[in-house]
Amino acid sequence: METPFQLEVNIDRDSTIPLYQQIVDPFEDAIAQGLVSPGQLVEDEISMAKRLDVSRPTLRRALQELVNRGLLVRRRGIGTRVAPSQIHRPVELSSLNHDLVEAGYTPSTRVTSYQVVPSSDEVAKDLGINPGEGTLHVIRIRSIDDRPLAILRNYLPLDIAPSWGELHEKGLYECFAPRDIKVASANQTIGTRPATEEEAEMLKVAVGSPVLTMDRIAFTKEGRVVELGNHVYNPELYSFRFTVFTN
Amino acid sequence: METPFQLEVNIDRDSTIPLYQQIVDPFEDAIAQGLVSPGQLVEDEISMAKRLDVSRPTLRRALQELVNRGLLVRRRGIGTRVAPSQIHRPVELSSLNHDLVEAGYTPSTRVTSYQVVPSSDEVAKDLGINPGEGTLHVIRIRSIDDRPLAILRNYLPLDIAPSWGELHEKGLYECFAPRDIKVASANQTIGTRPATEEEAEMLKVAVGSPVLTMDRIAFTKEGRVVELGNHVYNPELYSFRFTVFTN
DNA sequence: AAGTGGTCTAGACCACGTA
DNA sequence: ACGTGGTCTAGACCACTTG
Repeated sequence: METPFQLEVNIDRDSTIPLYQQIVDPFEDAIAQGLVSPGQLVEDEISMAKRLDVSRPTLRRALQELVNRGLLVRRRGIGTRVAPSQIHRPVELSSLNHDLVEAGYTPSTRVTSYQVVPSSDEVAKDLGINPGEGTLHVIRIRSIDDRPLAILRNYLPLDIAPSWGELHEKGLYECFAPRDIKVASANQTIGTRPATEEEAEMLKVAVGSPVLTMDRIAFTKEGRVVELGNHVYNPELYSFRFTVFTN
Repeated sequence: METPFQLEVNIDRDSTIPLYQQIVDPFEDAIAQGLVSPGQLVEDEISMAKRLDVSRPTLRRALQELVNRGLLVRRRGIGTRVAPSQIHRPVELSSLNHDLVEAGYTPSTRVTSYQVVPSSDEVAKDLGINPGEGTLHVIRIRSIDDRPLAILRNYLPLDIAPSWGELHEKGLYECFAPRDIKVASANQTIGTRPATEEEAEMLKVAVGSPVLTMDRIAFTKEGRVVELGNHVYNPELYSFRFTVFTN
């Protein structure tokens, strides 16, 4: 006999937060904090719905969300279990800043270039503006303990462009928040090539040594392009880790 | 006045395929085949549910699935639109073989090493077997037009291990299919380093030139580990492209 | 005011795995 | 036979956007 895990939550029916979200978030926290072990059995959905006093479809919606994130595994006729720990990894859009903070480091950023430039045909096409129209081009160096980690080059639409000061203090996506801009998805391409002289100097690596490159085009939920990125990373200090799911 | 796109589909209520799936798949195809343009308005969910003779929750489930895949964009009070084309990109677990076939190439694979070896502590831990227990170690070289593209090194559990012949003909994941093994998710780490002598020779690149590395641990839906991979790619011929979504 | 998508309910029936 | 999760329904009410 295995005792199933029972999530302790108080549902607030007057909150503007959807009920299923009020279940998803605490459950995710409980897993992250180790209140429930990987592989552990979870209370069945019928009992849980009754206990939390929500309808079964609503509870199922919450559980399905957790399955989508790879946190739960459900089998018909068997039950629901917390996914094996190995699977737990953020599927989030990785913001370098965010990643480092999560890992317990305190990264610093230096803005080495900040200027409005006329857009090239290619940049204009990607940003959805007219060729020659102005765009903010920013180059930043992100370091950790004074060790340069990455060169971040970005083209940004002028109407949502952060100030020079903001970029020094915060990550790019945090600068977007006050403007009600939320990045929802991004296309990324990861490759490698030898470091150029300029890159080698900025990253303090040998000229021609391998660097990781990541090109990104980021979108809001509505499909608006809000960022073009051409980034270069020191592979000794950074690699890309993520979880992929099949359909 | 904008005429909304109406998906043409016949729902088979006797099929074992769920109704929502019978809507998702053709809709995905319609978008892939360009029957509906990016940005185009889609029939509202009430009408569509009535027209297809399914309940609104069932139709919503189908549409939500397409939103999750980044194919549709929905806004309350506004309507549903096909996502901008730039966003369309497979979120799938990228199988190199699959990627190349999609791109119109016909890759070839050569198995250069195929042997059962005792598992090291690390491999045993990842595979969930006892240290020293046997595991199949396979090394393959994938080429395209006789140009070596990647070195694929894998550790596989013995009970689902493909035969030497199978590996020559098919991709690894296709070998799993007849065994009822479906890879559902994988943790991947992408980095770069200079090519070793051996790698340089196999990939026909210069010793010390940058190569892309990808380490992968793949899981079934139930969380079982079915593959450990340590792959090396020629960056001139391959890069990693994918779409990420925020939560 | 009308139309859109977002949330939630109560209950039905089915498919799967175990005993 | 029983308990699990998977699918589906009909309808209610709400929040947001546009005319």
